[in-house]
Amino acid sequence: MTEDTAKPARKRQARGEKRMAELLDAAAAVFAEQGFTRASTNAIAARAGASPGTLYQFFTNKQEIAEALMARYVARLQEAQGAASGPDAAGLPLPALLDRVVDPIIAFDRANPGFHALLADPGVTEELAAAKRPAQRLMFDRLDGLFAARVPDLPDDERRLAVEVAIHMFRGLLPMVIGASEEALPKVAAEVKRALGAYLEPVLGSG
Amino acid sequence: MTEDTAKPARKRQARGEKRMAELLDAAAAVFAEQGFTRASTNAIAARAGASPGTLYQFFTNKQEIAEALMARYVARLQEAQGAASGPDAAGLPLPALLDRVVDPIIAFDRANPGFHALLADPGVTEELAAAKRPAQRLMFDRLDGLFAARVPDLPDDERRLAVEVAIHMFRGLLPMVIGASEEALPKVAAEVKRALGAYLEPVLGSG
DNA sequence: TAAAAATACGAGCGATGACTCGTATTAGCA
DNA sequence: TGCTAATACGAGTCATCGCTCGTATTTTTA
Repeated sequence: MTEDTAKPARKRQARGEKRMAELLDAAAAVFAEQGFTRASTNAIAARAGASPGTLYQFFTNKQEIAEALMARYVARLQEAQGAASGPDAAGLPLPALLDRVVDPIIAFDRANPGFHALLADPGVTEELAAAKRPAQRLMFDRLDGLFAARVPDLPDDERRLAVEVAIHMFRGLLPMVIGASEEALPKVAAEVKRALGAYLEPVLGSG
Repeated sequence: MTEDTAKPARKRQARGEKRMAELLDAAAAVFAEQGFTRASTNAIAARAGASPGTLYQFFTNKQEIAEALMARYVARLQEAQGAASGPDAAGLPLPALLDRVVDPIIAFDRANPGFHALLADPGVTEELAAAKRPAQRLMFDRLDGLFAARVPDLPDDERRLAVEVAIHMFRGLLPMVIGASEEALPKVAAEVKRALGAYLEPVLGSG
């Protein structure tokens, strides 16, 4: 089971892997600037210093570029989050917990503007929506696990509602976070945490 | 000064006004389904039962359709809000104030799905951004005025930050609100108000 | 009622963009 | 060193879309 769906098992050289990474970097930049729909595949190729033909040697269509980019984001995000999730996380005081969870995500979103651009894009195509799903699942599951460990007696539906609301709150505040200057960031970040904390405290408890 | 920018003062018949309204209705529907960029002007015309030529008799380009639609939304929103803003609003207990402010906007956003679709669209063109601005100003100014009346001693920058955060929180939660079924809505709406209230209480006071 | 103006149509123009294909170059492998 | 496959190119194809324009119909106006 090395291949999931009948692909002719093209052998990729180191050169090819590097090209793919360059193309994804370019795609991230162009998506961030133009959004998925307005971004042209030719522009992505050009930004990577490649020709359209080369781009389509690695990705079968525009959609797949977004999927691959999202997959890379998910992997990186998982890594960034993993570093911040010790086993003690559930027992922390709420403000400390928020620091642990929110700070890495803020850093990640500021370092990867294409991530939010892609997530926020109202691309209605079913496939683009599918590409986003793993990223959304990752964030949801992580928060849900954390909440479940912290307040095991909370009914599932209440916990899930709180998780969803917290995620949507954060996503709504992300433009402020991304747009903030380096100097303004601490104040904005603190306000984001205050908002999340104020909402979550009755659910999670302050301890 | 009945005309702002040298337009040849075309006389509009009642038939024309009606057509424009139909075209805007169609545009709202198509924008809501496809987003601004993917929506085609031919599709808008067709949805309104008109030809492309007819559409362009009333709007000089696609951009202007979005502007006109936004202007109509702003007018309607102002009306919906105006009905809910008595002079006593600033003195209300916070939960009651939230009811007064949030419920009409929720109703409006659910009744006009094109509004949020257009606002949330990451259309990078300067003109589309300009079209959104009045709507954003309307919401900001209204909240800001309310807050200023309620806590006059709060420094301007703190008040503005709270306004901006509250608006972004709400916008982030809007997809949940819009997507909720009729039965699920009260619970979601209550949670939205609880989130806003928890964040705003330290700023505005509970009374 | 006749002229003028507003409304209506829809085929089609020009531009753009996703994607292809014939061909050239480079790297792995026997 | 030859042979195969991966990488690279970019002009070109085809479909879509914003928008126009010649023309026909309906309403207002004089």
